[in-house]
Amino acid sequence: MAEDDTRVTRAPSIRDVARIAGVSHQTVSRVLNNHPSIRVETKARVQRVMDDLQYRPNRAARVLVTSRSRTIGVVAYQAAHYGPASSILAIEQAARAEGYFVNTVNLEATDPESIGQALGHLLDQAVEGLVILAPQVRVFETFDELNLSVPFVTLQSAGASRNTLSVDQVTGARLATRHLIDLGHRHIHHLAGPQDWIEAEARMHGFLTEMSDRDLPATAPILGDWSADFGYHAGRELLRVRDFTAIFSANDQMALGFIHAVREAGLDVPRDVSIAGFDDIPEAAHFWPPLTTVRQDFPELGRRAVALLLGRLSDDDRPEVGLVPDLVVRGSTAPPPF
Amino acid sequence: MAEDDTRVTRAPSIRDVARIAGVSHQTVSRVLNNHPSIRVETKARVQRVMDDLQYRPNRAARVLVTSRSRTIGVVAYQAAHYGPASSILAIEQAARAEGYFVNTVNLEATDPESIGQALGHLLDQAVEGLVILAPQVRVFETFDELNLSVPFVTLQSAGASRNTLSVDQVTGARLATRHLIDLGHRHIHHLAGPQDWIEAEARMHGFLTEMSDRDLPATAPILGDWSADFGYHAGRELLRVRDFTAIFSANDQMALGFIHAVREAGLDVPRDVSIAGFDDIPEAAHFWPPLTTVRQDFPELGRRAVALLLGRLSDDDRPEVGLVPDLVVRGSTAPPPF
DNA sequence: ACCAGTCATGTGCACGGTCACATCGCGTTC
DNA sequence: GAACGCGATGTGACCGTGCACATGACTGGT
Repeated sequence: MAEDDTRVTRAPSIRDVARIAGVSHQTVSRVLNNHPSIRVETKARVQRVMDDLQYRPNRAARVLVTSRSRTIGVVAYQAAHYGPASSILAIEQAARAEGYFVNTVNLEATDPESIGQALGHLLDQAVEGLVILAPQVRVFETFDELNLSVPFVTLQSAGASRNTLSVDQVTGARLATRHLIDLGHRHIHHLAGPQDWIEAEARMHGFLTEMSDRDLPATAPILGDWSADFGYHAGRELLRVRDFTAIFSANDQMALGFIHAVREAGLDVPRDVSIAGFDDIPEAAHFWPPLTTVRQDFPELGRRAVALLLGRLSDDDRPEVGLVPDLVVRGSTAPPPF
Repeated sequence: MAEDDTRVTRAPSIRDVARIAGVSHQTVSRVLNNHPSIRVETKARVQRVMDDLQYRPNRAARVLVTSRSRTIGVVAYQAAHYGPASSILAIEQAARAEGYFVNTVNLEATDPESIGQALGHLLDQAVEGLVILAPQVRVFETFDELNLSVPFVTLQSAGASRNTLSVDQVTGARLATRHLIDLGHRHIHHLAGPQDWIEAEARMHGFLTEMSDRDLPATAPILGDWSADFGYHAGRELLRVRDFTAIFSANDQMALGFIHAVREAGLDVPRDVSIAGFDDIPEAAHFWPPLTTVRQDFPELGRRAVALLLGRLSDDDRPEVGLVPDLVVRGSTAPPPF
């Protein structure tokens, strides 16, 4: 019966606001985008109506006409770990503070097909920029080949290229290695990450460089998978020969597993074996013994990625310096037994 | 000069495809939404043109006209931790598999204003559903008061209401407590999580219930903040009196810190003190000693949340059963010293 | 042979914003 | 005092898609 009444209460549009405020829809649009030439009085009136109606601009309509989505995409891999999770969290917060939305895709695998699919998903969203947090060689290669029309920043990729941002892994690894050498260790093994991870490669490189600079023989690194499980099994293996006095592990989890193996063998850390890790996860300070490790600032990395991306988006390009990691010395390292 | 040429290469639209394929835009639309009545031949032709043009449907336009965003929002708090991070990851993957997008907002604080702001951000995106992963009493209260028009599922909220999904925390806590009691412990302290966290409350409740069922005196739980740091400091405090033989910690991190304190006091786990945790983070198996803990399946929780939400969205409601946690017995628990 | 029903396809409009351009009043310049 | 610039506002088209409805061809029952 009430024919002139809007049947299903539709969300108020810019025109509804305009009608009630007694202005044109364009004036409302101007208020929304705070255009300079609007009388304060008019602006206030429109604003009041918007508040009364609890008006919310329709993003889809806006995106449609401006073709700007104000969304950035994040491509992540194995992001349940502390490091990437912290970075992603920081990315979201930083982006939101700038009025951007974040859409994350978690890769299940790193083959080109999975990547293509993930990317398609993000492109459907018309993302304006991409942060890639899947630091594997093949992932980067795939992205390079894709010739994206969207600007992107890669994290943890250890390169020095323009669109890459990372903590200086090589320096971090050298810091840890140097620390062990300075303590008097001569036989140090490196528990590396998976071969195809860029960070793993960089840390390994740092380790090997430092060793050779100090004229120490470096045995072939053991290639692991980042997990505590692997560290444990590697430890059991290595302890059968025991031709080392110190271990530099490419992350804290593997270090933890290694310590487990050492203890299980009836040996002590750091009395019999010194161990240094990488990342400084919040738990590392409470390992037994507390772990000497290399700290990197994951949230800061995320924030910078957003700054770089948004800076780039607005053609306001400034070079970013690499983040420098810190060595945190705790109880897991000591001079070797003699 | 080339006047009929599209100047700035605009992305191809449904009409471009239509023109080239020699059909109407509506037919293309039908192909897109695979409408039943289309000749296979026509469909194939259109599809080919779409491929040639690398046509991608414009989501904004689609959202605008259908007012369905196919996006679900996630509200998270302290999501860098293993548990929530794993759930969120699983949510994203499950949602993507269903063609949905996920937009996560990470709360910086849990006051109503922060929540309102976060929610506004998500509503701007026209989310069709919400998963709330911020298991604090005040957060839920705020959401209840908000009277959302969007369906939402709360995770980790331990209630039995219709839109709540969680691992049965009370049962988990009782399992761990019972295990300690069965080993012969009589004086057990509970290291609880922050009072306003629903999970913390539930675990505490489970602990107290089990203790009283077995006619054992329960001392007031120590209210912590989930961190290993707190566990460590609590341990140092408690060990000065040492009126207990076992500890049930509300999460693995605090358990780790506690072990640290025990060791630092020159005591042994489990010889002098038994310790059980909660969550079974991947590192727990390699603590020293490996931690007895309660495992919960975070990814499964995330997947179910999506299923529940999408099921609800399509009015295809089926009740979900609570997830049951498992007790994983490792080396950190043993009979008490006598 | 006629009408109804279905299939395959086309036509025009609506969704809710923004953009380009038009309009109008008013102060300023020569 | 006519031309001009500029501030404040309005008008209509357009972004890319889906929906309601229309159309025409063909099928089948009577």
